[in-house]
Amino acid sequence: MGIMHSTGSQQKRNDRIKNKIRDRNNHETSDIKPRQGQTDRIEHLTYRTRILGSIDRNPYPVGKIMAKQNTVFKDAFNRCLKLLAETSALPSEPELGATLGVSRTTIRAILTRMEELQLIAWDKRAKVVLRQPKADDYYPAEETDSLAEIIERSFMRRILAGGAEPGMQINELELARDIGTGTTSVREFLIRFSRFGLIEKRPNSHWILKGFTSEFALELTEVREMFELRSAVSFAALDPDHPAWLELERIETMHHEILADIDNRYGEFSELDERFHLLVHKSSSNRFIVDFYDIIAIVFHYHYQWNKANARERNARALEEHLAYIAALKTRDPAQIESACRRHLKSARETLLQSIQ
Amino acid sequence: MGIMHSTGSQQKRNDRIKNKIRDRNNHETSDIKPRQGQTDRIEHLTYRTRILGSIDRNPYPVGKIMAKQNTVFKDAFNRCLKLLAETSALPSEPELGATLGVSRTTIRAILTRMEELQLIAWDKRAKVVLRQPKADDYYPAEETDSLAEIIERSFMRRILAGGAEPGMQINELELARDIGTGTTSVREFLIRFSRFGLIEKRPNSHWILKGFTSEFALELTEVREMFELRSAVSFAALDPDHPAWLELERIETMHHEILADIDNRYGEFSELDERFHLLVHKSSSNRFIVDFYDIIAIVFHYHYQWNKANARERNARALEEHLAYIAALKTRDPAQIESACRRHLKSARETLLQSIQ
DNA sequence: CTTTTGTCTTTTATCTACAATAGACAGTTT
DNA sequence: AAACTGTCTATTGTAGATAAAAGACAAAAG
Repeated sequence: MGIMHSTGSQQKRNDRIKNKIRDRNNHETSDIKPRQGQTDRIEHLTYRTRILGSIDRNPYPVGKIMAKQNTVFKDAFNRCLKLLAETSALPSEPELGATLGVSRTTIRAILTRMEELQLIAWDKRAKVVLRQPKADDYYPAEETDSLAEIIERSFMRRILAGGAEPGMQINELELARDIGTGTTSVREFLIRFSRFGLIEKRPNSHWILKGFTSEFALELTEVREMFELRSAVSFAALDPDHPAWLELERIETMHHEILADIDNRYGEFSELDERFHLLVHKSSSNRFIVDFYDIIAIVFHYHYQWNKANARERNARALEEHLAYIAALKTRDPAQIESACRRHLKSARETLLQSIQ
Repeated sequence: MGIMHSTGSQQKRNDRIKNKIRDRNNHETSDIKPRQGQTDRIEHLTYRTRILGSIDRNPYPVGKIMAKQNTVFKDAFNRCLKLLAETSALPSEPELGATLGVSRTTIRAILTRMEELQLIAWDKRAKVVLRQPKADDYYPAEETDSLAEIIERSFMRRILAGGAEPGMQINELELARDIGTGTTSVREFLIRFSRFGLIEKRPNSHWILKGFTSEFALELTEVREMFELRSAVSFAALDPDHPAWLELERIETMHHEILADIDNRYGEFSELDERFHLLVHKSSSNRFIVDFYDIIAIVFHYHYQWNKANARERNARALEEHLAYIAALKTRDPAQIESACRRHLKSARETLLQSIQ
């Protein structure tokens, strides 16, 4: 390898790679969308029709299967546009990669695309901004979500919002068709999701939906209470200059801000709630306790999203309880902490249970 | 469908399907094994060699890819041989299916194979045993393990027995090659396994081995102790004619039996240990607590398997502690239960920690 | 000599294909 | 009429292929 490196013009090679990347980014808009439609149509046909061969398969586009969505590229591109709006020249490729959290390969694809859109002039180290990004330059938000996120949302809507009865069977193939993806991704999602205790696998057969029932909520909150009480107590034992205390300050401030304008800002509670409880759980320094918080977070996340009745009152009350809880943490007195924590968890449990009936 | 059902001889059709099934079961012995060897050889070559096309790909067997192992069939066949040894005629297909826990399709494949081996004479309802099964008739034990089991064992050996350093990267492709499977199965295994907290995924990149360290053991046992103490207390509250009390009796008896012949039977402790603690955890009626026991079970299972130093003494001591714990459960007195449970969990934790250094 | 860029290779994420297995339905037997 | 068998279809489990993304290394630039 590397034998040919010193022949030919550097600039030409540079252009060659840019063309390669450009090609890659182009076909995805024109080629994939119609193909997906085709797949759907064929996939929905029954076994019989396919066996009898009554379909002309010729129009099916040959080659070019979509192996991986380039959502990482699109999302990083959008975020890079924001960076671009703030400077007159972009930094080096490794630095951009570190900032956006992607590899240089992706950064170069982004730069190539930006050059193509006449957003920048790119020649080696020089990446001069030519114009400000327009709304048009951004990729649509739905294209930047990873497949896993799409599947998760779609699935959670079905089981939390839709009338999904406990005991129902889940069919990988059907779910994949509905969402418009391959079975592999759905399957991997279900495996990952199974640790949340809402579904269960029958080997060589279907999955069973256990349902978002009140038993589920009770079991979940029982463990949550054990874990959070323990975490809260260990929070008090944290070193006074542990960063968690600072984060607690910030969270407390935000509570006051939201409460001061509760009528308009009560919707921000959900995110703050997660941030606060995660902070507490993390102080346990126990991976199983921290990981378990994922389950709580996902349940409450979707629960808040599809259960907006009395949201303002509920959230206002929870904010007040949080403030008492935070004050207790600051005293570092185990008895006070336990009492404030218990009070809040009790009302959180009741809220969750009420919404289930 | 079903249009042609009333034409032709029933017996002929019967034979046709049997031939079909027979074919299916045959090629797997002659065809697949050599193919796997081929795959391995080609897969191990470097990218460069493959690109340069210096390999003659022609000898690669065309068609016949192995989509699914027929381990369910083989395992059920072996178990069915044992049934066969005890009667002069086999029951109906649905009944066999229920007994062996497989579908009728598999049962019919088994019956076809048994007919082929002249083990039975099969005509519709009549399934007369012709001879007793020989050792030769059984499928080898390694062929009856599901792929998931093979991957799990192989992986656990690497990280518990082999010198696997924390922070090491795990490569799906390499692991798949080593084990001799496709990447899909390895990937699914890693996803399932990740809930055990020993590995962690970097999206779009590798997995990281967090290692079987003493931190891991401490975090694991911390949660275990919380869960088991709570479960033990709820055990005492179980209704007196709950089946768990009976199972507890049986477990206690087995403890005495093993202790009476400890020098020869100390190896049986591992399985009994799991059975006992699972029984206790189950009385919590909390899916998260019961599911968590999977983690404990797998860790202790492999730990016992690869750490045989002082096994006799360790197990004898644990058996005694169990007996005290069981006696405490029988008193139904929370204070006594808590004390006996704590004592045992403390020594279990110490044993685990000692083995890690 | 340190950082950056150009180029190339490896690995992951995801799709499709297909054998194994489950399961449904109609006809047959008891 | 209840259970069983024959036949067919649907679904799962796994391999293989491929685009996206990561990452390695040498040459180039500061």
